[in-house]
Amino acid sequence: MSRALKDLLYEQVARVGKALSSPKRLEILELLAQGEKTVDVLATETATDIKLASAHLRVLKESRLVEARRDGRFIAYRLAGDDVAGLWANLHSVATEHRVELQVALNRVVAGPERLTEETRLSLLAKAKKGSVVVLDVRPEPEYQAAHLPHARSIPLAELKRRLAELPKDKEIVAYCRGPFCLMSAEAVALLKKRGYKARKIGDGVAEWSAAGLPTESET
Amino acid sequence: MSRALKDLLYEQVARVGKALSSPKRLEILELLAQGEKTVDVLATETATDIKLASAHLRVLKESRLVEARRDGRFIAYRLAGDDVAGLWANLHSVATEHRVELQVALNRVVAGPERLTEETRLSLLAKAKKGSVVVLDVRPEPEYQAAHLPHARSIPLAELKRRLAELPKDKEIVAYCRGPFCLMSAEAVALLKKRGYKARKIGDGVAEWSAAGLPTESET
DNA sequence: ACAACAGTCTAACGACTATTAGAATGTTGT
DNA sequence: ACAACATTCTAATAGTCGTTAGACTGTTGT
Repeated sequence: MSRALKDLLYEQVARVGKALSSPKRLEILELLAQGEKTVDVLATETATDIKLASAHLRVLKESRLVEARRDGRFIAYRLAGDDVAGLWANLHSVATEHRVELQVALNRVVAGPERLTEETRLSLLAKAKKGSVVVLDVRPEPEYQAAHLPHARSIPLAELKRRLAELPKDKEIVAYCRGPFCLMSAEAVALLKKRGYKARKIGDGVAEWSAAGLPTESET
Repeated sequence: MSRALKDLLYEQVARVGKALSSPKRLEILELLAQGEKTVDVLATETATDIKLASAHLRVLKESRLVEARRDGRFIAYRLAGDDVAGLWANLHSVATEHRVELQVALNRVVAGPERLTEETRLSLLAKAKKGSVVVLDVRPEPEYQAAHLPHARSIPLAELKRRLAELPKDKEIVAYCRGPFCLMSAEAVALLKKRGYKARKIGDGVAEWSAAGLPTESET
């Protein structure tokens, strides 16, 4: 009797799990966690063609993790809620915690562990507030506008080289981007260090930051 | 250059997602969140034969979400960490939040929303501490011993009928079991109400409770 | 109205996954 | 050593999923 019903319940949750079982879809989710994006942007950013991206988006939409909105000729997708970004953060956190293969791969990209704890996040927040460090958002500006870490400044990676003068040489610069799998902040730090700045990166993006229960800001 | 690397990273996370994409595996995970269990227990509880359960467990083990340990003739599985239980809680929370189909199915099982919020959890904890409510764990006793809500008392559903005398009639009884998909607490409440007790159920199990950042207890 | 464009829908292929049955492994008790 | 037992490993089949290509839909600008 209750067996059929139980199967039904778990089946429903498994639909969400299925949506999370494809690398491309996860990449799309991470991008959407930075803010609303059109299909072609998602396709070019994930290096797939539009048809495939559209197919993946359909799966995500059917699993109710994302929602679509028509904007003129374009169709813009966004996450169905903040909890979806939290789920993504939770998923990759568990994966990095338990899958050695992932740890190895990550270490090849970014040397050293930049995973944050409750305390390091709070101390960063305090230092950012009083201005003793510069929190630097190197993502494209629209993503910064959608949501960013408290007291963060936006200098997109593409503009960093010619806007270096805006940054102080005496303060520590803490760069972040889309999350632990995003390489933009690592590139930014490499450039900054070469020019004599005190810089480091953190693995958090807005999704990880707010999944940790901390507030984010956005341009109204 | 970085595309191949990115694919590798997301691929690793997707492995975990894949493990979460099958109803049976989710059911197994929920059971393991109650404590270590042998293959045959998992098989009978999920109504599958041992071979299939073993196959699913292998997938879970390969995704590093569970670990196995030989205990005599039996092989016992357990979650690879508390964060795995948290991920399961997060997953079904997002599913119940966004999938209407799941909400409908759940309402057919248990009338009324018994999802807890930060405040209701804290107030329950306070009332349990000062003894103004009885928190009742109706799961099998080994699961209670592995971990249970603070100040909870254990009366397994199977023994409830003949141990009714242990419960007070003047205090509210709050029953819980394995989580929002578990029907044991609903059955318990039905029985208690019929006998004139003031009883209600909550959707939380130990996984949901501790995912909310609250402490659990266990018999040492 | 028509062309250009962004994206979806449909169909089809190969690759992967769930499930089942049968043989094999490791452990316990005699 | 041997039988009983719990579980895994291997092989096979049916069904599902990712990916691709071609036809189709809705919107904009002329």
